[in-house]
Order: sequence, then structure tokens, then C-alpha cells
Amino acid sequence: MQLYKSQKLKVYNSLSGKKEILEPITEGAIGMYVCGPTVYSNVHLGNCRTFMSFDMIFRYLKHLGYKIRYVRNITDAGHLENDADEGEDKIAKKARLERIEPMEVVQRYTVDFHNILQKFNFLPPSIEPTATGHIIEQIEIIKDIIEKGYAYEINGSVYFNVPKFNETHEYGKLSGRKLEDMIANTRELTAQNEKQSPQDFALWKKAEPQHIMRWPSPWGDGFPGWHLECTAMSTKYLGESFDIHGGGMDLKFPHHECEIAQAEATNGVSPVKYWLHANMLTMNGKKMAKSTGNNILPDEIFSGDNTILSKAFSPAVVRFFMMQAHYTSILDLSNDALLASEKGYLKLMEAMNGIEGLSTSSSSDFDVSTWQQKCYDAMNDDFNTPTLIAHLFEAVKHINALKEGKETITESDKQLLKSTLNAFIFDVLGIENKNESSSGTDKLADLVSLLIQLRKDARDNKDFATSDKIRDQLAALGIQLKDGKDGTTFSVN
RNA sequence: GGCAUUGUGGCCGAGUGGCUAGGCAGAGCUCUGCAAAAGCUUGUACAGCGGUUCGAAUCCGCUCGAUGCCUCCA
Repeated sequence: MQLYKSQKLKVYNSLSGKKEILEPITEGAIGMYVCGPTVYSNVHLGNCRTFMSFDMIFRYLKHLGYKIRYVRNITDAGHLENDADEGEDKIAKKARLERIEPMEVVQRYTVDFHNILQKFNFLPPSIEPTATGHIIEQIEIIKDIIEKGYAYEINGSVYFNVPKFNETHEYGKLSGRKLEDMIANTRELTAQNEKQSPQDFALWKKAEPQHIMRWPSPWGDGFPGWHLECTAMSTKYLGESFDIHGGGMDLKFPHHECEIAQAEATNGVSPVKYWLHANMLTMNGKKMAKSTGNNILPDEIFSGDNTILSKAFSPAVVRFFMMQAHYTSILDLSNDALLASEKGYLKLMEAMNGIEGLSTSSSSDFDVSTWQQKCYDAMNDDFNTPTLIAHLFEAVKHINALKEGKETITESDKQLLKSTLNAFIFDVLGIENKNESSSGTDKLADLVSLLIQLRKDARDNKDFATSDKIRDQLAALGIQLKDGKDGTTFSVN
């Protein structure tokens, strides 16, 4: 199904500062690159939000029928602690501190990253390349940039010449900065710097003898600069010009700015048509930072093993919570907010579980196809998941009214309602229904049905002591009985 | 200090020149043996101060606050 032909999708392009209709370079196909994690410690929750936003975007583009290649890299080298000459590679530093091989650090935290993403029900990207797997490509690009006069070698390191580039190109166009202002506001660097200009950035860093991560190059042993890997990998897998580049807001400058500079210096063309930036996650109104303790790991939320939240929350609930905010807005995580999302999530899932059992009629009180288009309109407006979710709750109201027999629906509308909800909740938002299809659920259902029957017998005999005991003890186990017009149902919390 | 984003009812969070966001919490009602669940009803929110306009939460200016970047950071 090529839904994209009938659904006009608009995206907010950070480069233009406007919402633009998404028109892929090649019709029906999209190339998307997202800056992945530096695997030097456990992936943190804010990181997850960014990747989740792009997972949702990936899912929606797929849903619209685009043929999409989604590349999300793993940074396993080149990410420096700081920009001074003695700046140390993050991976190498961690390896040194823990006295293990750099690749052990990479392996450990790559596994952690994948593990967490899987819990959050992420779709794997089409390609997940690593920086260390593309050293040759990076060296080739550096050679090319030097040849074109936009980089210089000094003491075995190579730097990008920003002022030179700025003479013929516009450095800072993505982040709204001007080179002159940046020069005027440059802080004093403490160490002597071999860079010609403070704005210049490293393409290749010389490895001192004690450095453990090193590769041979025309400039001697060293390692690549961080900004370069994304240019190398995006160019290799998506071409010199591709459709969407995503990442966190904080990467806009300097990382993405440098990517543009590198690509334009080599290829002469702007590498990306649409720049998409996901906003930050705060906790209790403050930025999440390990240094202040205002930080929580995904697994600590899932297990409840933390001092910040009153209970454990499932990955599905956290995902639902994040989807209730627009990806370009700052989102604040708090105990109250998660509790509210959990209730909303359960309400939504309860409605989903009830659709199949709805009886149908010859007419519908609910205009399902109009509602369906409203859902698409929300998503087409720069992936407005909060508005989409508001529409989903509108459907929940109708489902509940249908359950009570207060409204009617035709069989075809019911099927449309069901398929649309399935598509948006499970396929697009990627929210899992944890009450469904886990092994043992059927037996549990049979068992609870038995207890419901016993309770009904007791109630019919006005033996309320027994009936209440069954109900209350089940409630204590997290199984809630719900008396409706057509008998009793239950839900598991 | 500079650049950028942002400030919505008790909480979270959409929207954007006139028309109900939504979820959670609260109150009342219906249903019920009692509950729960569900349904219905209910909130005159848009940081402050000015300005533009027939009309602004929505546009403009200023003030105050928050967040991000400016050094690695999703």
C-alpha cells in the first residue's frame, strides 16, 4: 500500500525553521540517518527518547509505504572527552579506567544499548554501522578534504579549516550562528593549541604512544574525529545527498554543523534535505545529569529499583508517556506524570482488548473513516503523536459506548476501527499490549473465568461474604473484576 | 555573556488570530447487594506588563523564569 500518495506529510526542518512537505529525493524511497550512541556507558533515558522519536518516525514512514533505509550508527571510537590537544577518546578512557580492552567497553555497552531498545520495542535500523568499521572511508574523506584545501595537517593531526570553508560556504547555517560571533565569543583556551583557529575541528587525531586505540594513516598512527564518522557512514550508505538526518537537539552544534561542512567540502552539495531534531528529556524540571544525581537508567524504571519513582513502570508505559509529548518539545519526567500515563495506557489497552467482542449492527453511530483521517492528519503534521493519542481516546469513548450498547457499529466499520487502532498503536507508536498473547494468559483467563463463575453462584445465593472474598483476593493479586451489563470481565494490572 | 528553544487549568501535555484538545487527579450523577469498572455532567488555563486588531493564549516589544548549545553530551 502506497499511502504516501494520498497522505501529505509535513516535517519541521531545522535547517529552514519551517514545516515543509516531505518530498523524497527519489519518489517512494527515503534515506534516513540518525546519530547513534557513543557506547562508553549505559544508555541513558534521554538518549532513549531521541531514538524512540526516530523509531516512531521510521515506523510511520514505513506505514505510509515508503521504501526506507534507516541508518543509525554506533560510535565506538573518535568521540573525544574535550577539544583540547590532550582530549582523550571516551572509549579509550573508560577502557583505561576499567583496565579492559576498548572493544570490551564497546561490546558491553552495545549489548546494553540493544537490550534496552528491545525492551522498548524498537525496530532495528536497516544498517547499524560502527565508526571503527569505517576507518578507511574516513581516511579517504580526509584526503579529499585536504586536497580541496579545506583541511591542514599539523604534527600528525588533521584539522578542518573553518574560516577557509566559511569564505565560500555558510558555516553555522543549521544552528543559526555566525562565524564572526563565534570568534568574538570564544573562550580562552588554557592549553596551547595547534589549531589555526579555535573553530577548527579535528578530522584525525595523532595517537600518542600510550594511546590504545590507533590506526595507521598517511599522517601516522591515530584515530578519526567524531564528526567525521557520520559523514563517512551516511555518505557510504545513503549517498552524497539524502532525505532525513536526525539526532538530538544538542547535536545541532557543533556535530551536525561539522557534518554539513565536511560533506560540502568533499562533495560540494548539501548532504541533507530535511534536518530533524528531537528535544530533551528533563526529570522533575531539571536536566538529567549523572553529576547531580538527577538521573535514572531505563532498567531502574522497569525494576522500580530507584529512589525517584514510587513504583516500577513497564517499558510500554514509558513509551506511551513519551509518545504523549511531541518529539520537538522538552518533556519532563516525574512520578505523577508516569502514574497518569500508566492509567491512560491501561484504559487504551482495555478498549483494544474489548473490540473483538463488540456486537455489530446495520448502522454506525461513529464515523470511523472520518476519524481515521483525523488520525492521519495528526501524524502528517510533523508526527504529532499527542494529538493522535487524543484521537485514539475518542475511539476509546466510542468503544466503551458500544460495549454498553449505547451506540451501534457496522461490521465493516468495526473492522476498520480495529485495523486502524492496531496500525497506529502497535505499528506506528510501537506500544505493546502486555496483557496480550503472553504464554499462560489463556490458562489464567480460564482460571479467572472459573472464579468469576463461583462468585456469580455465591452472589446469586446472596452469599456476599464469599463473593467479596473472591473479588478482594483477586484484587490483591492484581486482577480486577469488572461487573458489566453482560457479565463480569477482568483485567490484569 | 552570545545563539537557540520555551513558559498553557491541581499534574502531564496538544493547539495557534474568533469555533471542545486529550490523559491523570477532584466534584456530582447513573449503574451496583456494596464496590470497582464504565458512562454522563462539571474546570471560564494559557508567566507578567505594554502594543497591533472588531477580536490574541495565538502576532509584535519589553521584563521575569526554564531548558539546550557555545568544551564531550540524545
